[in-house]
Amino acid sequence: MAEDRRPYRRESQESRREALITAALELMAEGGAQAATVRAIADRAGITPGLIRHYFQTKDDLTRAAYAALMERMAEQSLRATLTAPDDPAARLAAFVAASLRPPVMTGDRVRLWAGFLHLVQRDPMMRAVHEATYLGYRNRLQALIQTLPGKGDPVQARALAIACNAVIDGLWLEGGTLPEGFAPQELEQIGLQAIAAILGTALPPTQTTDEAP
Amino acid sequence: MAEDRRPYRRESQESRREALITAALELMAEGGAQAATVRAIADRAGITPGLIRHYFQTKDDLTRAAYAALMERMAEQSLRATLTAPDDPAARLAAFVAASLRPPVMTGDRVRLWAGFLHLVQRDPMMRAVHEATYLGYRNRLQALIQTLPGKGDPVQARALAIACNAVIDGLWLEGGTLPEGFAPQELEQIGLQAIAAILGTALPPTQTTDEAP
DNA sequence: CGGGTGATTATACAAGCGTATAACAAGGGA
DNA sequence: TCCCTTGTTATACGCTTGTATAATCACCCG
Repeated sequence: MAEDRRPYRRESQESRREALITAALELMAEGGAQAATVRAIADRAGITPGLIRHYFQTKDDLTRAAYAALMERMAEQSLRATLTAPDDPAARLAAFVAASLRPPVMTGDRVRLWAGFLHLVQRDPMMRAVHEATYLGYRNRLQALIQTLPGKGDPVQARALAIACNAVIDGLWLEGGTLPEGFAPQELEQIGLQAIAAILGTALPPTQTTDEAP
Repeated sequence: MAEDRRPYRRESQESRREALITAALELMAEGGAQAATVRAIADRAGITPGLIRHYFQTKDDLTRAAYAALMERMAEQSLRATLTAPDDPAARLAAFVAASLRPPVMTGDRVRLWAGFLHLVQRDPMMRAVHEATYLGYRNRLQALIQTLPGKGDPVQARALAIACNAVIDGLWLEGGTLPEGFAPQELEQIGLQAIAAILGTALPPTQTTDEAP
């Protein structure tokens, strides 16, 4: 009748923090901020609730860390596309755009996760700074790609064009994420490339598919 | 020492429901879904918490009603712009776009409010239906305006153009709402009109300001 | 000018939340 | 091998949440 104490292993601070952040993001993606309770997060991370406060001073701290990790992942995934693309300015831009309009970036979970943080972002200065930095980083990357195109070197014009292209991407990302069954496969990707080509007045080459040869 | 009972007036079901919905939306815009508790909503609406359940069977019911009211207001405000515009296809389209990129449509509160509902929208079938209907209604309105432009009568092409233009509007709306100090006044409005003109390959006339003569 | 009715208030309850703290034990250093 | 540090569990506390129900009184009707 004696209730056994739960067995456990000691783990590194790094792996515990990562597990907690991943668990928090998963739960928030599935059920919103109110689903990511301390107990639910601990349960998914495989620990007991009390241990959370051994790695994060407060729950807000964990939330902040989770948001920073999410934004870092998103920025990294969009950026990676330009690295593997051909060494042609237009091709790299097209790859950048297309990567943002495909999974794993364009996903319902991602959109809802991002949206769920919005209120906290406004309130918390640290999260607000992360938000601004990520947005501007993405847009500046876009602007840099635009400025490499022939005849698009003017920074002032390129800024406006980058804002417009960024809006196209964000808008399609939003719609594809919230209404996935409303569009044919790769339809939004094609529409996005055409729209951006029209805005820039430049032809964009077709992008390679994501198929990875075995 | 006897504690007096709080005085009250009887009011119509209509006005009570409206007051509760408005209070819920205000609180949600200010502090997210978690700020819109039953007690806070009742307090702002000037009643005691128990009365809420006299007008809404459950809190989810109130939330559903609030979402429907929000979407109705947003659709109405964007639509109204086209009614007062000149009877020229391009001018009406421009007015429609510009109205979506100005207050009271483009506001941080609006964006956060909309984002805060996203999780509930996916889960609740009724809210999901409202979401889809509002989005498609907006986009179809855009498509109808595009099809009135010279040489844009083809529905298939107009659909793709409407999706692209809608994305521009949504994206700029998002960015203007979440990062208002990052742009000059009316900058997003101008960028949006230029981008949409480029996508459509049609010149758009300048829009009238919102100044209302006394 | 008195009911009667139902809108409204007041109070209570169980469940869940974030947080605090004491007891335990896993695993490395001597 | 044994101890000692500290990662980890277990338990508890106070507060807030949504909901339920009984008591009250504002206002319409005759």
